Amino acid sequence: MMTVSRTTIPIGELSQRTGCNIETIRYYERIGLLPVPLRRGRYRAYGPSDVRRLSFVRRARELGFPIDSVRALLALADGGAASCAQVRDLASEHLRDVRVKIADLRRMEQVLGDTVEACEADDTVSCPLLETLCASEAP
Amino acid sequence: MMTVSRTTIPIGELSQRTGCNIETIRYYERIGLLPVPLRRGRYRAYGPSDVRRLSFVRRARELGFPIDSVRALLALADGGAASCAQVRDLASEHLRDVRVKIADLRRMEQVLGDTVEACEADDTVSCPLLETLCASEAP
DNA sequence: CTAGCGTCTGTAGCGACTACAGACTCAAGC
DNA sequence: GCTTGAGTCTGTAGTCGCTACAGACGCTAG
Repeated sequence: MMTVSRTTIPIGELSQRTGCNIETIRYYERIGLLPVPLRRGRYRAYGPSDVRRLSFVRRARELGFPIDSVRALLALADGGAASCAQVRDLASEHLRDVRVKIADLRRMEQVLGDTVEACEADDTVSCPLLETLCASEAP
Repeated sequence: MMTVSRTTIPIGELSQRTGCNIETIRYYERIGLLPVPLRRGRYRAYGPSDVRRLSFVRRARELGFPIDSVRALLALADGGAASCAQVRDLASEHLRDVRVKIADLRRMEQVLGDTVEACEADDTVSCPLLETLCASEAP
C-alpha cells in the first residue's frame, strides 16, 4: 500500500525538524510570531515555508535575540535586500547587550572562583564566601 | 528641636542603605526571605539585623545566586561554623552554571561579531546575518 | 487646613516559555 | 466492529525575580 505523500506535516514533525518544542510552537503562534497554519481537520498542517520560518526563529533565538527583535528580523528578511543596514543595527545593538551580560557574569565568576579557591585552601574557622557576603560595602 | 533617635528605620531608609528597591524588599518579605518586621503603627520598622540580612541577600543576588540558594546560604550563615563545606558546594555548583552561561554568550558573541563584521565589509547584495539565520542546519 | 511625601495592601504585568488537565482524532491490530 | 495507544487539541496556570501600578492611609511642615 502506498502512502499518499502529503505536502503538509503535523506539529510533531515540525517540532522534530526544527528542534522546537511543540508547546513553544503553539506559543509562537499565539503571540503572532508564526502565522496561523492551515488545518487538516482540527490538526495544524504545516508546509515547507513554516519549517523555514520556524528554523529562522530558532536560530535567531539561539543567538539570544529577544522575541521582538526576531519579529523585526523576520520582517526585514521578508522585506527585501535594502534592509541589511537595519539588520546590522539590530545585531550590533544585541551584540552590545551580550557583551554587557558577559562582563557581568565574568565579574561573578571572578569572585566566586576566588572564594571557592580560598575555601579549599583555608583552614581557619571562618568561611571565605560567607565573609564576602557579610562584609560591609566597599566604597 | 531634637529628633528623638529611634533604633528602627522605615522601609525607605532600608532601601537607601542597602540599594534594594522598596518593592523588592516587600517581595522578599512575602516569599519569606526576610522576616516579617516589627511595626510602628502600620509602618514597617527595621533594625540593624535587617540591614545586615538584606545586605547579605543583595550581595548574594549580585553574585547571581538564585533565591533558593540565597535562602540556603542564609540558613548556613545563621547555622554555625561547620557549614563551610556546604557553602563551598553551593558556590561551586553556581560557579559551574555561571561558566555555562558565559560559554553560551561567548558563542553568541562570536557569531554576532563575525556577521556584523562581515556586514560592514560586504558589498554584495545579500546580508550576512540573514544568510546565517536562513542557512540550513550544519550537522 | 492642606499639600506633599512616604507608606500601606493587593493585584497584575514582564519575557519566554513550560506544564498540566481533560477532551478529541485517527490509524493499526485483533 | 472495537479497542488501544499515540498524537493532537484548547485553555489555563505555573516558573523566576522582580516591577508597576491603583487607591487608601499617615504624618509633618508651612
